Amino acid sequence: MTSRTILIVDDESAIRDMLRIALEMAEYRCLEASNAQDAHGLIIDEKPDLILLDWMMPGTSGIELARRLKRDEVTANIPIIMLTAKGEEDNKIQGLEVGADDYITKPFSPRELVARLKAVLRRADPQSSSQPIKVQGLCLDPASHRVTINEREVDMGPTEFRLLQFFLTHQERAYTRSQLLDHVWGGNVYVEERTVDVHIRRLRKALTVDQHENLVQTVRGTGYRFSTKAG
Amino acid sequence: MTSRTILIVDDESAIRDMLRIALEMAEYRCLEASNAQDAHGLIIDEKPDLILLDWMMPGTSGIELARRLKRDEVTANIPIIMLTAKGEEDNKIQGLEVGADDYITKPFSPRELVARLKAVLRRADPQSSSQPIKVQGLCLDPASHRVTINEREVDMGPTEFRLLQFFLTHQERAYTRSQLLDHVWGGNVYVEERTVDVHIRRLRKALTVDQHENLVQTVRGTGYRFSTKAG
DNA sequence: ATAAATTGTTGCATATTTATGACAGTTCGG
DNA sequence: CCGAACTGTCATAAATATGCAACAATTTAT
Repeated sequence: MTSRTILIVDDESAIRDMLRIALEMAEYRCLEASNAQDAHGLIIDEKPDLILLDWMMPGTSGIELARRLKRDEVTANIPIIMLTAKGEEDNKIQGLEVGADDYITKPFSPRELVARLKAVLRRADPQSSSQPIKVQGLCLDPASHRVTINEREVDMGPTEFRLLQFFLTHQERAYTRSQLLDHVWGGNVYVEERTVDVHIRRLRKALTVDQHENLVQTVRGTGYRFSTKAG
Repeated sequence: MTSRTILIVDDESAIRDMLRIALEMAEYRCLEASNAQDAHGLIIDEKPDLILLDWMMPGTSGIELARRLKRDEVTANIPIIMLTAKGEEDNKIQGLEVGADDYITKPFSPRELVARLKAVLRRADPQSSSQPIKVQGLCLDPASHRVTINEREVDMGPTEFRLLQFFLTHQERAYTRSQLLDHVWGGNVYVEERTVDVHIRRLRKALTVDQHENLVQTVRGTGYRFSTKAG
């Protein structure tokens, strides 16, 4: 995968479709929500890398959702791009105040959208894609593509590497096999869910250095979780 | 490649095209950005050798970008040439204050541009391109264009030399074949990705003196990496 | 306690990815 | 114009990774 996940929040399905197509063309993984409630749920579950948020929506408005997200520490760092209709530009100020990272007025070209989006993503986490992630002696360095435990090199296959990378960036939360397939294997791949078990096994085996295999925990009836707290 | 990478930052695509043509004629590799945001991303990703920066741009202005770059240690040493329109010359002082290495007023001749650019590049890194790089007995001297291992001369072809030079200046980091083609062969060259394998092989063969071929490591599923740490 | 679910392990055939050797076209200096 | 040095491609071999199915072990529900 390696590709980022974008959440599209808009009440008009036509617009969502349009956005989805544009983003999928650009190799992004898409999630959709037609209202603020669903959106919030998806955000908690999937921790998207960026949110495309429609300004005007029935029920909780986009701005309200944005405000809520920015208030919560967990979601505060997810960049938001506001979608506003022409003429609503006054809202620009309000939107940026709330914490939107950019805003774009409809109608817009897919190219422009993707360009802005890339810019925001880059600005948002200049490091996350290349900064090593460490936890309890375990260190994964995306740049050199290496994993070490207490300075000792650990060997694993490409899939296990991606799996670990995903876990490290999404700790302390359980994922179903299906979700893991989506995130680590990539959207449209047909693989048995049980295959995840096998790779989890392989990852654990690779991490078997100073008990580090305990970081990958089984959540019975659900799937797996990466956690530093005892399972 | 040997050729340097120049980043062109200007909001007018016509000007970008003009600059690109001039620079490509002079054998430089070009990157383009139409705004400060994209530019910043490219700078982080590609570490260009020099930046041609338009003074006036919508959004974050050129001067603002320059200021930001000079503030960050990682990008502070990348030379910047400011492009200013005639009449804006007052900005010259301001630009140089911010840390621009030169400035040039539109309109200008391609010849003049290239001349200035060469001058700045020469001034900018008098050593980095000619200082020998040593690592574990392996030594590459750009000046004499020689490679030695423990004082013994090592023989290799031009491409292998550039490849090694690139690796030595970008150690401990995995590169895809595509990235290597971009950096070592140069931007718009159509060559099979597999060709990289062959040159890696040739480079390794050349380095087969006291295990030094282990410095060039395979990163399965990704590409290659130069590292002094065991693979 | 027993059956049903769910997860852990392992071996293996298959699919992918790399390494290598050979070859033909080019370039460059005599 | 010739020969040596380089390059890029291929075909083939070798190395690894992957997915799956079968069976064991564990947990949960009845």
